[in-house]
Amino acid sequence: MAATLKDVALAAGVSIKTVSNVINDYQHIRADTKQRVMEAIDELGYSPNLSARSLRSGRTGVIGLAVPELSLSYFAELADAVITAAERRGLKVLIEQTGGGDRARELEILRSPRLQMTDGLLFSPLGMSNEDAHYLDVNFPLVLLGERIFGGPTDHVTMSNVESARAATAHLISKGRRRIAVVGGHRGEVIGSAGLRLRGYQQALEEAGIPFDPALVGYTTFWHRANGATSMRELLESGVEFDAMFGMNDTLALGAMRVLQEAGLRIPDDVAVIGFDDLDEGRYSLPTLSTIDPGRLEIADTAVRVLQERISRRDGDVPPREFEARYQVIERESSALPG
Amino acid sequence: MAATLKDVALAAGVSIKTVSNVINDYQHIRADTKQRVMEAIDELGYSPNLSARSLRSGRTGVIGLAVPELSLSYFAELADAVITAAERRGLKVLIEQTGGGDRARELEILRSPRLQMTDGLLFSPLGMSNEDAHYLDVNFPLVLLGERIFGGPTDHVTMSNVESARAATAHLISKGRRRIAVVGGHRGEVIGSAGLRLRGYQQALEEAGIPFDPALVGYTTFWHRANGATSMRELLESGVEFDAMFGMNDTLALGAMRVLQEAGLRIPDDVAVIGFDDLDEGRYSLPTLSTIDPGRLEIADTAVRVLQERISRRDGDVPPREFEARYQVIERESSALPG
DNA sequence: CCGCGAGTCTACAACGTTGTAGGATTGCCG
DNA sequence: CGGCAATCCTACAACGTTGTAGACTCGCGG
Repeated sequence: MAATLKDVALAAGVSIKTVSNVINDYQHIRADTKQRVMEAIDELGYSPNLSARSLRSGRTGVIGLAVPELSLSYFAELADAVITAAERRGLKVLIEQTGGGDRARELEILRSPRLQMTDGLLFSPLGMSNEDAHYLDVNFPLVLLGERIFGGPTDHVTMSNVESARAATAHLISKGRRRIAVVGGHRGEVIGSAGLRLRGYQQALEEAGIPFDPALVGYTTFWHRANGATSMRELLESGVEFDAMFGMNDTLALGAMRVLQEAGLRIPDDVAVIGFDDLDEGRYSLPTLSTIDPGRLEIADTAVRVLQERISRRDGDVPPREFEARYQVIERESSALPG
Repeated sequence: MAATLKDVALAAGVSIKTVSNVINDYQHIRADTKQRVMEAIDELGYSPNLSARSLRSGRTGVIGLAVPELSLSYFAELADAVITAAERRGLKVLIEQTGGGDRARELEILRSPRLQMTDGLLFSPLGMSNEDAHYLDVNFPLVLLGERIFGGPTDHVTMSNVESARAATAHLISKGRRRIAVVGGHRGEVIGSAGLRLRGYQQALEEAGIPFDPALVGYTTFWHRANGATSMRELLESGVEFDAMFGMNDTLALGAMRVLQEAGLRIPDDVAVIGFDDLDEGRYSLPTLSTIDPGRLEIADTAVRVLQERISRRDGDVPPREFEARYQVIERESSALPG
């Protein structure tokens, strides 16, 4: 079927290896030989068999990306950024879905040989926790993403959760708000996006001399729109007063905003709102949603670069490194106040 | 580094081929031999080298999915569905982004050997048009998705654009609306989502005896939220009257809804709205968005199945087939009226 | 007791590529 | 004109797997 080196060699009247050399831009080839080979390649429509190449070289040129679900906007946008970053470096991306926080499936991905067709893995767990860190000690190049596990045995690229949540909260405070609700807490969590962002929230309060009121924290299981809506409904029913809200991600914030509006509250006048993630959606919601840009592009780019370094470096003895992306507060209508 | 068949064979005291046979569940192996081999496999942590396997077999077990961008929600959800469907069939998915409608890049993907590491391709173009159909005549298994090209040389899985757009329009008519605006038209387009859905819209009007008023059609270039907003702004400024709106996709509809609300119009009282795609977002917007479920899961499942058939069938002589997924009208608040 | 088939296992070749080693040719200097 | 290095090219082996062909054992019927 498909032409091989052999066919091209035959057609061009040279050895297989010479054709291989032409393809790999080997220096010492006579111009006319090269030309003849090129013509034969064109004529036969030859293109190298990557399976054979990768068997020989031990590299596939493909990296894996394991995320919970692409239908979660954050991960879709992350995947977009990763694919783009990988392409710049000549890599392809094979995507694996672990399900929305299914710890067992996440562990299985780490063990099983299913993605042996890849040179390494970018792994963004949602169900695993810090105690599972030792599972990350695998014998293939692995770069960890997200905020579920810190201090693990691998390179780790993450966002500045605490600091950026503190900045988000401080932003609301700078607008004169003092009673700031939070939506998206996870009970008892210390590490993980929810735990870290709550800590940032508390730090900002402390810095401003505002006492922390546990009644202002809305807890959820997942971070979908519906959870944001439910959580906000509970806060309203509890009767606690607040003049601002920090949504631990944009999706939660948008769900909560909807409930606020249904309840007749004006945003930002009655309740100022800020989210987290800088999803495209927030740019077009009513009102547009203030948010934190967590540096997604930087995260993707760093992650791919670091993974590629691990792949090419044979000495795996460089100790694990941590990378934190730069964040940015983005003010839109939902928190636009005299300040 | 990694153990090979040879290592396992040595450890178990059998031939390489026997180990291979054990792995591939060959029938005639003595129980104790099998056991010994299994133990050796476990002990050495052996897992097969997929490059070698695919070199031998000519199959990689990976399919490619080429979509414009994952940050477009529709494609993110499509990718989710495709990956899930592929996994059920034991396939992995390598995702390639063609950019938001970049015809040149789409053509390049079809020619270049970049995804030679795959057994076949699911291709969802956005920039190509029907005249480019011949480019689809490639020498690898290819299944076309979307509504840019019909009657091409490959299998094609698509949604029922005309019929479902007709149903969406008919839904608004059944709610007593007669002046129905459309957002998302593409000037001069006949084939393509915009052209087909506009045709469905016109058919519904005709069936109801409502004359088609070109002034009610809002044209856009892309189908992002911003375009929906701009288009709706233009409609409002033009002074044309309408009591309903059909957004050619949910994203457009959400953008347009926002402008309607800013203009002080109530949904659905003043303007009833329906979108298209059944994105998760529409479930939580304010008001929730009526829409068409175009059968995304069915599309993904069919596409993967058909591609797999083409891959395994050596006789490529089965003529190209067309598949149309079943759609469904989903009524939510944005069009909930006495009817 | 021979022959035969089923069961169990093995040796060898091949998939298409690239690294290694080395052979042939050319050009240049002494 | 001989010698040596640079240039150009080739043969062979190897990457790890599986298909093919066949060797060997065993039990059983003739």
